[in-house]
Amino acid sequence: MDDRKSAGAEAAKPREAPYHHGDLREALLRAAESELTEKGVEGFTLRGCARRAGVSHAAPAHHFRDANALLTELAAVGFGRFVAAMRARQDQAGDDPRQRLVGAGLGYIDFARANPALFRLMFSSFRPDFETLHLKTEAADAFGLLVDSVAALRGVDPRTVRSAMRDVASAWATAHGLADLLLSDRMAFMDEISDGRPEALYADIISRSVPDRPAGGG
Amino acid sequence: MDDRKSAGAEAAKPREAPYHHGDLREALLRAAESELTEKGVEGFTLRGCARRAGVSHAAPAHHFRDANALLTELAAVGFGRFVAAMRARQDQAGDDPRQRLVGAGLGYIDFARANPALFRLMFSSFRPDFETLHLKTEAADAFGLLVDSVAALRGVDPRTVRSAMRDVASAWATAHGLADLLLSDRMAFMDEISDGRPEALYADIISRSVPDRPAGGG
DNA sequence: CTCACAATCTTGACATCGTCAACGTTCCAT
DNA sequence: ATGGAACGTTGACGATGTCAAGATTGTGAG
Repeated sequence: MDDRKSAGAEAAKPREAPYHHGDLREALLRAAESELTEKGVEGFTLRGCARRAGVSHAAPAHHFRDANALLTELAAVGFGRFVAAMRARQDQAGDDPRQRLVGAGLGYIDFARANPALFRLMFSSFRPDFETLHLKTEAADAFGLLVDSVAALRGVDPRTVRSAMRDVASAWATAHGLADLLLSDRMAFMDEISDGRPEALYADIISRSVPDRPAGGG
Repeated sequence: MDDRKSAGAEAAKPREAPYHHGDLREALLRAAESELTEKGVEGFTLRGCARRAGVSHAAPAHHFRDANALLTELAAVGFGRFVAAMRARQDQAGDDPRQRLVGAGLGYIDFARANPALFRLMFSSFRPDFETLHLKTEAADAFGLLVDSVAALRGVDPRTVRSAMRDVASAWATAHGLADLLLSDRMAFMDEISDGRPEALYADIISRSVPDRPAGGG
């Protein structure tokens, strides 16, 4: 991004590592993701991040209040990429609202499989603080994408029509359950029943969660 | 269970705590569950378990190889209770195969809400070793209950009929997603759309996952 | 019965972790 | 230029998991 600021760090010419890193905050976020990917949420270490970024163990404190604050920010950027993954699948899904909703679900699974540790951090850890503004809004955006997808399918706003919000809950639970079980390797038998096209199976299962006929009681 | 062996411990007469605990292994498992419940998977501490059991920090090593081994055993007994929770709902579901499958799902959710930290340990942690025999078989039993429920509904064995195994995957993913999102407090909006009967909504969502007409391609 | 061995528990040590306080270094506005 | 603010380092503290060594108790062979 900024060539001047991130000059002497891990850029082209590491001329003896200047005292000031230049872009330590971003470097720490990258380091944190590596740490997370390699050690998992439960093996994550703040000192490990500092080492990866090439700074002393106490340096991160000047950019993140504590380890959880770093993980909170990492989860926030994770939700940003999460939304992007869902949008990507929707873009290639065409105009049919059902296919677009299914696409959101496939993107959900894409992201989980591509970023297992990050997904765990975002959905199965108590360390990120969801009251922090950035994370709160990014997570809300992800939820919003799902709500919009159901809205397009049902033609009503789930925020005001109960039956539609029930569809949101149903689709979300199904996609989330698939993603979570897949990345914890609990669905090894999937390979044997998917006829070599696992995504078609995922799509079928997600599609079931929102029947053609909206359920009554809205 | 055994009054003679668990005598001097935390039982009736704590006469100066004998050098040998008498039933430390079981006491550690109970302590571990308390520790897990109060501190969560990420705050779990082996030394904390030892303190709760009233022994020194190194005592657990004589009963469990390391902290993960203790968590592995705890997860195993957790799966035992997990199966019991599903059976309990099935027992009160009557004879209709669909209601019994839904019952299994409701039991799944019951257990998750009643034992959030334990559920997390069982499904979202890499610390338990699923290659350990006890845990492996208990987890397989839980899976077996689900398979049997689908078998009863479809009238065929999912282990040999692909379409039925797809129903297993679908029902499991849905129940699991619901449970996981509920206990991470991501579905607060459920209260507003469930008309005061959340379980009926859970049942509806689970039921969607296995349509009346089996999908083709089995 | 006894007595040596095995099982059980304790104490102490080590490396590592998150956090804090104190201090050095560099940047930048005045 | 210079002094305060921002940024980074060193050192320390208590806590953790694990290991090694010692203390205590149960137990089976004689």
